[in-house]
Amino acid sequence: MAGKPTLVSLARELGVSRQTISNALNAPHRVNVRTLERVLPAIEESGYRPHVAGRQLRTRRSRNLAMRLFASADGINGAILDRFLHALTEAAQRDGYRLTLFTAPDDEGEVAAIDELLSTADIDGFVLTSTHHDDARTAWLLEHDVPFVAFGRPWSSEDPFEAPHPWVDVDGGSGTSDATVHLLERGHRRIGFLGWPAGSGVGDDRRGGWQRALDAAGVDPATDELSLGVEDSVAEGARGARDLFARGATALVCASDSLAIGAVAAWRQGTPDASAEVPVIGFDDTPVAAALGLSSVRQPIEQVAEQTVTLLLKRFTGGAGGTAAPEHVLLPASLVLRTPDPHLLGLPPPGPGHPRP
Amino acid sequence: MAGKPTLVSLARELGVSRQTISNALNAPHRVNVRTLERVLPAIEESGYRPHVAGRQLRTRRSRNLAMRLFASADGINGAILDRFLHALTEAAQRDGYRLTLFTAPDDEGEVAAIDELLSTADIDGFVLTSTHHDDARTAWLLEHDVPFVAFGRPWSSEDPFEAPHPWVDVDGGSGTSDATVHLLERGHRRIGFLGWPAGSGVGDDRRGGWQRALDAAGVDPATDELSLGVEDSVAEGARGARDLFARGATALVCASDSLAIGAVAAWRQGTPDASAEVPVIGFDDTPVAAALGLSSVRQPIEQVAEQTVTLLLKRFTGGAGGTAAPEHVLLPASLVLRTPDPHLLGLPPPGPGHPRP
DNA sequence: GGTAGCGCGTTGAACGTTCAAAATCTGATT
DNA sequence: AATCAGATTTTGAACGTTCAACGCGCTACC
Repeated sequence: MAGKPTLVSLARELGVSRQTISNALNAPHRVNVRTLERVLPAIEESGYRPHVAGRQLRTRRSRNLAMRLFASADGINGAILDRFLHALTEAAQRDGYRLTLFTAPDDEGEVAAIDELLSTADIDGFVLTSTHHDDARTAWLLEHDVPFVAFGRPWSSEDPFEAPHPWVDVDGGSGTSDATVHLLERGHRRIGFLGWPAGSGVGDDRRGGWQRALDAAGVDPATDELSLGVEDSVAEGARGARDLFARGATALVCASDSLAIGAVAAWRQGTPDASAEVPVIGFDDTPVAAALGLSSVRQPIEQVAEQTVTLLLKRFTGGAGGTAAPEHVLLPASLVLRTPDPHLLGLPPPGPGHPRP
Repeated sequence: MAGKPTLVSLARELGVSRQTISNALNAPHRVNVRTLERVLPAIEESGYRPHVAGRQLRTRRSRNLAMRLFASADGINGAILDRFLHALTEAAQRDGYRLTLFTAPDDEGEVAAIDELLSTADIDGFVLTSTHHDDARTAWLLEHDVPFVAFGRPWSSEDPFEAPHPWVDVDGGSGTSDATVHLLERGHRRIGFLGWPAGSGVGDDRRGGWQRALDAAGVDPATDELSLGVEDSVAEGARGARDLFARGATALVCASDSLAIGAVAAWRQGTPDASAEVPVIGFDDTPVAAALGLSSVRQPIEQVAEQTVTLLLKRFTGGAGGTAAPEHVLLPASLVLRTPDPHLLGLPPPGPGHPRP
């Protein structure tokens, strides 16, 4: 009675052996239906839960996934990783897995932390985020035969669909392309792209979508003139946007909501009509964008998380121990259109001012 | 050679018993100095790491903490919990603990999840967040004798420092008080408070700080007139702020950055002077506030996390198993002053507009 | 009627660690 | 030289689970 029930204590109470209890739960087909009917309700009623440490010791499986928690650099765009974290926790939980967090100052530290976790805490698999060009982490994980799935393509020169490891990613280019098409339909012809300096896989991908849409529409892209790469911040976004508007852009597709917020401010500076449509589209559909009424490209993070877990679990149960070719999933982004509240980020009507101290 | 070293394999290799290796690592004083000198470097070199499942099975300790991951409702203010999560992971890691996440739809679900975690995965302790009035979770945890620390006071009528469980919290009232004093020093006399409907512990606490500062300065608070409680969103903040300004407020202290952002927009509507100081102060110093140049009250989240872990660990190692009185830590908030970039959330100079499509 | 096979259930062993008790060694004291 | 205390090391057992092997009873087949 006292203490939690174990296989042995339960077995004694029910007059069967521990293995029968274990089988009733894990391999019911091996147990006679009549015993099953007698034993299962009793187990249920006892509130028995297998102790993970015992199971882990024997099976070498922990039902534990791990992921590095990044410091959200900007905080605005960092929100996307927080959404991912939440969705991943839920997806893992649905499949009976838990998510353990760890931090690391850099990629090297992350590899060290993974190494440590592997040798102490049987973690079954890892989730990699923020993959980038020449990512040393994937190389290490592959070499050490560690099950993992990356959120993010390998941004190398080779075809990502030929990559030796599984990944899930969002087709950002399709998102910026949709955004561009939307602006074209609104009558814009000189649509600029406000992004980051060339070289970041994610940024180049988003820029590519914008360019493809312009090409497809037969509009002269004036690519070099109407595209700009700046640091990812609101202030830089405002500065960059002013520049692009000065070059004749009438609308902007941005690589992030941070940049877009800056761009909106810059645009409002030059367009005193409060009711005018705001021709700026951001990326990631962050809470700030929603709060300010900014249109933005949304990543299907919940699906990304779901797929990530699915691929990871396949990795564990995969037939001949991972001989199956790694799978790669590219999900489409979607455009979220909003009409900004004219009183936010907005213009003052020429009414009376407020009292001053 | 093949496979990871275990106590037994190491012992065989070094010609000592497993227990000696174990002692060398966990209780060096029990081992002869000469053996220690011989054995320790060899252990180090072997890369041996104790296997947590084995240890956990024997010691009933997992060195694992767990916390519920909330869906960040607003997303702007949710950022505070994400900061906490990060800091907590780091603090736990420093002390050799890991953090496991779980989700739950509500408090009842959280208790169920904790119950489940307790019976399967020896979790050593839990961290509770977002405590509120009449929190059923603390009652359950206390009753079941589960080690936990709350981030947040128990918002009941009794003296929180007499609470039967340990907690860490930030003195939000001191923050809004500082903010109010700052505005008083800038010459304001009619300072309003824009918060949430009465009844939320956190909100009432922040409102209390504002009121105390006004009382102390001998300024007629006109409490009812200049204080307003609305839903926590940017739009509601703008609406509420317009209301307060109309009642003669010249400055606002807000219970959140969401509200403050709305308030800034409302204020700009009525004050066409772009260079004027913005008499609005937010709460939580979220990334958005930083990006927009909004002054805000900052919670020392890193210290909160540090203290939370410290109290939790004390709970485990506490002399006679937790007979010591629970500890309560209240940390001061600090005021972060900023000058907003006049081009963000800003006014358009009456210059030429931008080209239109 | 022997035996092969199958269904079902049990037992022994092992995963890697630490606690508790027993065994051995060292040096000093009688 | 025998004894004892204390320091150091080793051994047995246990934590809770699952794998592998084994045992038993029954049926079917030749």
